[in-house]
Amino acid sequence: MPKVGMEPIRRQQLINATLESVAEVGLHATTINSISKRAGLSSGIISHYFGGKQGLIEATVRFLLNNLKTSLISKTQQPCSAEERLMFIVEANFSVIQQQTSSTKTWLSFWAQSMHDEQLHRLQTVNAKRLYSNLAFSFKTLMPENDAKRAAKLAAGMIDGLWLRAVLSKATEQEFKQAEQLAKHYVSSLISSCGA
Amino acid sequence: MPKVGMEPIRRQQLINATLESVAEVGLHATTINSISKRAGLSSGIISHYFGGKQGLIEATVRFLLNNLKTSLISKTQQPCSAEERLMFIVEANFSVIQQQTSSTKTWLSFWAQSMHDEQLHRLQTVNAKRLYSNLAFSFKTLMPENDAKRAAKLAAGMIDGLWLRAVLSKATEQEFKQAEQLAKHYVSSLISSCGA
DNA sequence: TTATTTTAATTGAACGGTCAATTAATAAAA
DNA sequence: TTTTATTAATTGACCGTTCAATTAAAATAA
Repeated sequence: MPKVGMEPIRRQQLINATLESVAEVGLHATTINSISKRAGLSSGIISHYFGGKQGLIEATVRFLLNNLKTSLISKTQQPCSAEERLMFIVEANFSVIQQQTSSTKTWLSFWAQSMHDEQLHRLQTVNAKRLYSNLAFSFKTLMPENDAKRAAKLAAGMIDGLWLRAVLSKATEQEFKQAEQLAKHYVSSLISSCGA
Repeated sequence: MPKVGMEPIRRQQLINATLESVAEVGLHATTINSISKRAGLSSGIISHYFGGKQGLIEATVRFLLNNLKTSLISKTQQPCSAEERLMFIVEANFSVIQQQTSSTKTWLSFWAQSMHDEQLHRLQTVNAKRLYSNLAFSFKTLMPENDAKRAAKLAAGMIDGLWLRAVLSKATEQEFKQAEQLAKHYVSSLISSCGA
């Protein structure tokens, strides 16, 4: 079985298995065994590639954050108006779910854990600030700076809040779509209320 | 030490100790030992009064939910306008923090756990729906029903979102106050945008 | 090519520690 | 004495980590 160049493959397998396990049984009940069994690998391999359970958890969060980041970057690659950009931001933050229900529960678990884990909290802070500054950047092209900062705070709160309530209520895909629409419409209203 | 009628006292002691433990070390690291030690009692007493750790966790969540509920009821006891009532709802949902920082982290932990615990999810659902219907009830006196429902969804999202972002960023009391102000102002704008 | 050595990849049993729960004993109050 | 409240000790299951042993691909030598 030992083939050369297995590392990136195994790392991804284990990260995927972690997402599955956390989604199915929760971060609390996720063990080295529940992960390695899902990946079809032995338990020892986790320490070998990630230094331990904690390292794998953190790598999994980084994977989720990176997905969100690149999802937004790819959408805003081509030139677009500030309003379009704002809509892309909303879409990116909601799309985390549609593609994979497993990510959703995982995200929530990690948020909670970040209150007691410095590493995770650092990652969470970067993510929260990115949403805010992405929004603020686009709003600034449409209104005075102070208004833009305020709009970004409100929009970020609305996006996270509607997302959270949808997740916690175990909403259907249709209800998620509705939440996304509400968020988009709210961002639009923020533009028109302060726009030239 | 054995005195008669200890039950309600012990139960509250253990619930308080659970809140402290979850706030300090997280739900993950909260054990019957970390709880009982904080309460100055033995670990066996938890099974005696709550049937086990899980029973104590659920009782603690019910305690938090009940606090939020009665906090709102007491504020809206005296007659007040719909607008005042809406502000009270916002205040009640933010006041969870100010009085006790410990409750904040706890709440977040329980939300995450509720995705994998049916009992907790039931409690969470009741709470989420109460916020929505309280808001909808007041909005309905100020605007047509469909507008009111929509406003309630948006306001609930904004309240939870701003609260969540403040908690996750470990905001100072001052920043919490600012988040509360933003939420209140948003509710006001919802009123004036659809009001007569 | 074939035989041999080296190396990367992986396993899974063993270990020390901790968990929730239970039990039997104890102490005060009724 | 009986009942209630509580503890301290114990149990068995399970946790994450470690590590000696194993496997098979890759590299080298013949």
